[in-house]
Amino acid sequence: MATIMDVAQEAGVSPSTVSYVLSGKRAISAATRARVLDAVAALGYRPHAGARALASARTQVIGLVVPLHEDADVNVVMQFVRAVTTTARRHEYDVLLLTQEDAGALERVTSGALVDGLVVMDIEADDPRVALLARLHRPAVLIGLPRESRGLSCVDFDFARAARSAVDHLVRLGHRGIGLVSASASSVHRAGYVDRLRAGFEEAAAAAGVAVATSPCDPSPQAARACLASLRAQQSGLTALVVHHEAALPHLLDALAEEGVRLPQDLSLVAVGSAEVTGRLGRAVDLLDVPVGEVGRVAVEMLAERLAGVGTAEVRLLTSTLAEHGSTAPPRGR
Amino acid sequence: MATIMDVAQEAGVSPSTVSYVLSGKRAISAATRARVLDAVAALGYRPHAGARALASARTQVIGLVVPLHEDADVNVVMQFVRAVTTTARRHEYDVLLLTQEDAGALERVTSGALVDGLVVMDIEADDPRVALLARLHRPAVLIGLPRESRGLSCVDFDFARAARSAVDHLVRLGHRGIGLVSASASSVHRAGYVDRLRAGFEEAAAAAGVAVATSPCDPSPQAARACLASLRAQQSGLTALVVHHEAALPHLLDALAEEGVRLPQDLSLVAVGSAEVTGRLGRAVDLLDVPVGEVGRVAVEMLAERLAGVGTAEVRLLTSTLAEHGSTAPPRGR
DNA sequence: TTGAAAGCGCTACCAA
DNA sequence: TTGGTAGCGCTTTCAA
Repeated sequence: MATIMDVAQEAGVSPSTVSYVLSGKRAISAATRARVLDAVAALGYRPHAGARALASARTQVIGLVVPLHEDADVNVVMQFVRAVTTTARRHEYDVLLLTQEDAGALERVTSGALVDGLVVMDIEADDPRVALLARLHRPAVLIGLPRESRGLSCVDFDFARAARSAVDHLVRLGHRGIGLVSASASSVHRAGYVDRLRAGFEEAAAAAGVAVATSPCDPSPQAARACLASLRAQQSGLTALVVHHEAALPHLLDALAEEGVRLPQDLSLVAVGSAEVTGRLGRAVDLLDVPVGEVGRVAVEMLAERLAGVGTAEVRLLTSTLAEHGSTAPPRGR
Repeated sequence: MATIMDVAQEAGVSPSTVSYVLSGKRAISAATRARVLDAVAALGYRPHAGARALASARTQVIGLVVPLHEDADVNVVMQFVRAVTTTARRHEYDVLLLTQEDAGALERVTSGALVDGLVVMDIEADDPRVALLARLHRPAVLIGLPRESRGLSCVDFDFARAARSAVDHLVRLGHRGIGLVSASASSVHRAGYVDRLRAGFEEAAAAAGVAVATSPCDPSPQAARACLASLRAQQSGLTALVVHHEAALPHLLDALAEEGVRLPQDLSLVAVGSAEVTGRLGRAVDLLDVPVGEVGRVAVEMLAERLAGVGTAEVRLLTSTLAEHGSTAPPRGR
């Protein structure tokens, strides 16, 4: 591999000039710049990442911590990873993949100077990693909404607000008994966003004075049937559903279809989830899109800004508006 | 961050001694080693990855090229990525995530000395990246079976052999008309493994003198129905199916159930695919498991060996045996 | 069994 | 506008 010295020699300049041409951190005459760039091209020169990292204290690599365990939603994780990697590349960063299961990864890559900063997925309300990350003194962007952000940047979808939008929409249509289906605790551990959505749901329902019922659901036909039964038992006047569980949604729709329940005539339904996932359903439903890719993109943009020394840590909650696709209507008899 | 100098000072030894204690490349007295390790622990010392890479010409990072486009099977990709990262960590390697879409990534990470070696997924029979990789002179392991491996290591599942196993099993049961369902060309580009499976299928069928029918299928209820119709049109004596398309399988099963076709009484079915994916079906089917995680694990082991300077490039094809789950039986009237 | 010191290839400061 | 060069933190050879 050619070194910066080889390029300098070939172009008849000093190595520092080559460095400055490449980094653009110094004014260079057009003639010199051209000679250097020619030499770079001729030799196929590429700076040695390690040498550069050593001299500049920057690796141009960001660490991405993803949950790779069984019960993480692979569609969502993939969509997120894709957005992160493509956005990172646009900012001249590469991505080091770290798994949540790899305890010690944060310390290792950070104090070993493997990465300039971190994007950490799936942060829970009381995630112990938040305190650790704060101690590491590296720019980090958390995906999620920890109770204490400790000076770290956070991005997430505003699940509470989405729930309020869904409830408001249904209340406006005249519904007075609304059910919420969310992921069961087992399948998402203590994922904060489930609770945040439920809190928003209950708050909005209380404010509107409507009755609610809630039930977790597993992604299986039986669980879907049981879930519907449970909601009806809790609340006999149930006329609408908010479903915050992409994987269970098809089974719920199947169960309803089997019962002969028609949407929206007999029941209204609003889903909260990624459009890329729900879009693969057989049937279109009213949707509050969780813009997973957008969250990933914003996370990297925020990290890149912090690494560039501009901007400060902040908490950003993305929103979306309800897209109607014919699964909601006024309840029967109105 | 503490440097090796700090540790040396703290332990009262020279920096080279610290280096040797950490690398184990030189005999060190127990006393010295203990003092050094104490100092390391006390200072929380962690070698600077860039400095190490510069001095040793090794980064302890491997590049993993994955297809992150829409139509890649996310379940399979995730399973693979998980196996690669965990295996890599076991060998003291970190993983740099590269996407297939990022043209130039191979050259960049390779000549920039960002990675020691590469694992490249989804290699097609005539993949242009094979020649490029050969030119880069870095250890690489290809997932797939290129026509020319050009001195590179390859790992994959033996799809041709799996097809032969499936056909042999069905022929042994007495079937004389067998259909093959595989992914449509659009959804997998020119993925070589689809062709390899089909070749094995046709070869085994020809050898046994049984009639065949083949039809691609998209993962939708309509496509599944159309696919079944097409197979029957091609071959009226169809009594068994080999399905090499995880995503279409549930729709095929639904379509058959709707028609009142019972497995295995009316039709025998063998699936070829990842157990982790087909396991989530409602119904168990005879399966030739594609051990995705195993392929990832083996790929990293092979790469680690090559990076350690032991072993040579080789082509490894993993196999699996048919697991019976009650979806095959002798055809009607036998 | 240990130490000294020469680089690895680059960046960025100090000079010119 | 350009060059010289110290030094980033480590590995490894040469000496002892």
